[in-house]
Amino acid sequence: MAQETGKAARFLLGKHLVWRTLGDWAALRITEVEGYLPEGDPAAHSRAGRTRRTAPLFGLPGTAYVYLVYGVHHCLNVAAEGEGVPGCVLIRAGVPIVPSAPSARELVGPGRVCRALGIDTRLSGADLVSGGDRVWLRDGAPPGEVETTRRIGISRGTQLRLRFVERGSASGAGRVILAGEEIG
DNA sequence: CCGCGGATCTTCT
DNA sequence: GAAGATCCGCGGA
Repeated sequence: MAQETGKAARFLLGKHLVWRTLGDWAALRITEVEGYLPEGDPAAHSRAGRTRRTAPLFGLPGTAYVYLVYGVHHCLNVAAEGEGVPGCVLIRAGVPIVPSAPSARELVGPGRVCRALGIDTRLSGADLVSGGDRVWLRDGAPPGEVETTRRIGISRGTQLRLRFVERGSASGAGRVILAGEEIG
């Protein structure tokens, strides 16, 4: 349900995304996400039903869904609802929380996040909750004030206010103005 | 099998 | 501010 995807998106704000690097690990705190609804969302990849690519969206909550956009960038999503219900949350930005993490700018933007984490479609279908893979989710301090706006970079379903940004983060107000979005 | 368009980012002016 | 990069999943034939 829409409400569940929205809740999941908010829930992920402040959580930590941890990944293995060469003999080490790094982590970011999630500061910007977008929800994509299982039904009635013309921007959702699941709108065409279950295909080989989108199958992870129909998996258990916490399942990774990675796809390639514009032939160049990868985007990381997290399945958000029950099995068979393809709601998901796009990870759009984070801030570094350990010295080994990439710089702040490299973690703003869904394509940059994936590049920084070394993520590609091979991670699609992985379980980010129980860990065991290269990338996983951990608990983190709850976000402060959360700003809700329309989603970025889509041509359909633009009226839905499913983008959530932790106010004050690098991906916050400045981007909203650049994107010409409404606030509040 | 072919054609299209995209949940982006970088570079150039 | 504008456009190019560069690929693949999907839908239609």
